[in-house]
Amino acid sequence: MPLYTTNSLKAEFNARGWRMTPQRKKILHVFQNLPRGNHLSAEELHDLMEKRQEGISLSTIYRSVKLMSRMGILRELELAEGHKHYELNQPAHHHHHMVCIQCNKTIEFKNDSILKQSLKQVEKEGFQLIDCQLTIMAICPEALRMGWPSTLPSNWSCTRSIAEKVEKQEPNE
Amino acid sequence: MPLYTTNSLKAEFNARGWRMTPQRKKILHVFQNLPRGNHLSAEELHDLMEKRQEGISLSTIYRSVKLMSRMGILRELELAEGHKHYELNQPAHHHHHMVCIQCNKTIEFKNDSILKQSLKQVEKEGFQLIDCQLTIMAICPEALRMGWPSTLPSNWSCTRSIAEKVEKQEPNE
DNA sequence: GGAGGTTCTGCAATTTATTCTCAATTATCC
DNA sequence: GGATAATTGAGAATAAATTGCAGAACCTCC
Repeated sequence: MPLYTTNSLKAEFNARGWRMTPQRKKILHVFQNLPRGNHLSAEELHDLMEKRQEGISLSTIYRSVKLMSRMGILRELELAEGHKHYELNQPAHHHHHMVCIQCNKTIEFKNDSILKQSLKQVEKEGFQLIDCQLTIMAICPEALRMGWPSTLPSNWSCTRSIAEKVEKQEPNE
Repeated sequence: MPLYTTNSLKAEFNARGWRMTPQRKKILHVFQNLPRGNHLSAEELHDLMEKRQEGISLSTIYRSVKLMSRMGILRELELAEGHKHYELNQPAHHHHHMVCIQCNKTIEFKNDSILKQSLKQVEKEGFQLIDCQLTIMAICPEALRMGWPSTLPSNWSCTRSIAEKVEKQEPNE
């Protein structure tokens, strides 16, 4: 039995005093049929609806994705594009993202230990987990080949980056 | 020897064809003297400079923090405030964030295994690590007590959240 | 240590993303 | 089916971030 039937979601909306509207149904439907690994911005979702002659106002889209994110139905992703993207929050396909800060290329990856660590942390503080996202900012091989950082010795980024974790360093001159 | 001396940073700028200017020095100085656990938005940084009679234009601030983030000197944080915050990227004090999506309360925590997992992933794909951030979206105990989610059975969020990872679930009706 | 060339800054205007306002509409509960 | 409260759409408003440009500042190289 799928986790996201329209009926079970309607029940969740109603239980909190919210309503299942045609607009919300359509938005959910789009995400449910989105190929794995895709995610949409509010703007992209809006354009998609327009094309299907199922126009939904941009404000409604913004309101809906925000609400569904807070409910845990969608995940709100902050990748490198400068605006938010959304995807279904599917426990069975929970994943994280690695982004090239040079070209914005994004790679999804799974890693169950991240969720385990998050659960541990959440429990420790008495919180209730909604979602957890590991975002890796990095430089992709292509960008490296294209000369990132162009005029620097090849080990530059290593010296700077957190990859070389050095203890006992204090921030002063 | 501290990681972030003005001289070593100047060398890093210059090596890439960038320049160490008084403005950038001042900005770095602010971050170097920021108490642990604090982070600033571009706007806050701007106000701070104004107060010290060291006015730096907002555009320069935006340009500088972006550049330094891409260099790996600063970390760009997307927490719950709706705008970006910045802090020094200090390997020795690398940490992650747990945010209450109800009240925006933020808790920092350390967890070395996150960095290890990130390094593993980065290596696998031939990327070069700049930074990695685990962001946990959760509901804090206070918000839970205040009745989140108000009209729902107390186990609601558990059914929905990724905490209960269920295999073999497909997104369809 | 100065010239030359390039980067950087500040200002103002602009873009982009998102939220708000409010009247009209509509889902839900009884 | 009707009352009630949530939701929608349209556009205005806000907030964050970016850009273009002219003048100033910095680095390199001799």
